[in-house]
Amino acid sequence: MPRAATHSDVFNAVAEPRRRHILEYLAAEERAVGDIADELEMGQPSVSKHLQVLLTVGLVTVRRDGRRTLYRTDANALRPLHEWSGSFARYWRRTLSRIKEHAEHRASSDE
Amino acid sequence: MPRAATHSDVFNAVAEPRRRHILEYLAAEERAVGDIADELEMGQPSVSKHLQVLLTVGLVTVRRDGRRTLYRTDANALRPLHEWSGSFARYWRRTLSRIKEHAEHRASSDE
DNA sequence: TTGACATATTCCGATATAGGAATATATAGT
DNA sequence: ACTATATATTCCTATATCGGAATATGTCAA
Repeated sequence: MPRAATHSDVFNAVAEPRRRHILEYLAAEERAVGDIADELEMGQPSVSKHLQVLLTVGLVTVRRDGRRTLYRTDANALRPLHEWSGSFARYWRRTLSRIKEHAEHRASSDE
Repeated sequence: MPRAATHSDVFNAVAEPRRRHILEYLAAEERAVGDIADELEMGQPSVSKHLQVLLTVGLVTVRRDGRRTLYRTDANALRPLHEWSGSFARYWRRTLSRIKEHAEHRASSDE
């Protein structure tokens, strides 16, 4: 049995880094396919295919404007993801988070 | 080019439903492999393999106790996921369940 | 209609996958 | 040393994938 399809649910859809980038880019305002390809430096067919995946799971919406097709992130579809991960919040430890905070500020290594 | 490996990062690791179930089961307390297999009704080899994936990305920790091997969720590893999805919060619309929003704000506390 | 532009789809190939069975490894008790 | 228990690993196979090239579809404008 292979992996679940990328378009089977939100979890699988956002597993791909490029698709997350697309979602970030389309979060604030709608954009045409070509703009996404240019900005994120991806091939147009690749962008189109990623958009179909995101569309299938409801992470983006489409609108046609002449010959351009405008996509936009539907952030609400990310809420299940946020809620699922948030259900573990009660098990988060301050100690580790503090280490992480420091690590973010500095790119140093120690051991 | 195939999909990114399941053990390449947290996003890919949690894309599999079974692995999410395991994480939920191991969140509160450590459990032996056999217990996980029994409780979640999965084959033992399957569980072991899923645990290796989770271990690789830091989502679980291991401890040996005699002939048993105890695993436990390291919830901190889920924070990047939570933070990424949370970065879209400003685009959420108040159309759906407002109830869960409140529930989540209450969830985070430390001892 | 023809041509230019914008996007979607098809075809291709290499690769990681999930589960089950069989097997290997490790630990404990006698 | 032998046996039972617990877990990890190997072998197997069908399948979805991602990207790029080529192509199809769709839309506007003259």
